[in-house]
Amino acid sequence: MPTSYEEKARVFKAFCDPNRLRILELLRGGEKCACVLLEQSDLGQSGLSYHMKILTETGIVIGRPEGKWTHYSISEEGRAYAIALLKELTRPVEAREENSCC
Amino acid sequence: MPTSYEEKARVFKAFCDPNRLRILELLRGGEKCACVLLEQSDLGQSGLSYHMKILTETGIVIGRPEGKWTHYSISEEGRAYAIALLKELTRPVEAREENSCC
DNA sequence: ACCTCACATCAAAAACTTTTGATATGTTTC
DNA sequence: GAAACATATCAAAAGTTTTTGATGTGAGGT
Repeated sequence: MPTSYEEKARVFKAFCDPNRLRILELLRGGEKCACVLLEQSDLGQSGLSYHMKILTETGIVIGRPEGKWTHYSISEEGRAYAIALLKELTRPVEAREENSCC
Repeated sequence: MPTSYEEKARVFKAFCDPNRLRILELLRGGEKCACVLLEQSDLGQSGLSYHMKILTETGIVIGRPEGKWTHYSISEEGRAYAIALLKELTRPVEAREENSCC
């Protein structure tokens, strides 16, 4: 688990942009080449590249370069990690004393 | 499940800011009054109010007004919903054909 | 009724993210 | 090696979110 709130927040940045959710939906069907994502999203080439960078840096998506092309897919590990982190961040903990100031 | 990518993205906005993660951590220990959150976060009064609005609008946190005060807590329903949505957005689907253009 | 307190709202500024078009890098094909 | 292509990077502009301080609103106490 990352230690700082900034690091944890970064993981969820992957999911808070509609273009990235569209890309993830395309990738749910299996590995896709950037050219397919470009065709099937509303993004231009450099815009796609920008979003793919965010998705891969957060570990949700894996990029597999192969010659001229890059193939992208959802990382099962990254997925499991984000789900575990979300659970962790919202899981109730045993309160030692109910903090009722008011 | 919300229908548009914008609506889905909004849910994860709750988790992509360090101040909001700090607030969620405080709320994991149980319901807290805004005054406690104010004390234990780096926010000013209006900043806290801004973030609490985002957290309650996404359904992750519930605000319970009681006279002058508002008590906040993590919504077990909102939590379950966000987790389910994250799973859904990243779950592999049966690919009818592997889209291998390149 | 008036004062005080908790919280919400507002508007402007600051900070950050995304888009866009241009240019760079690296790979394949001739 | 030159051309053609895929992707990355860059810098500026556009858009969005967050912070800040001031003011509004509604509850409770006197």
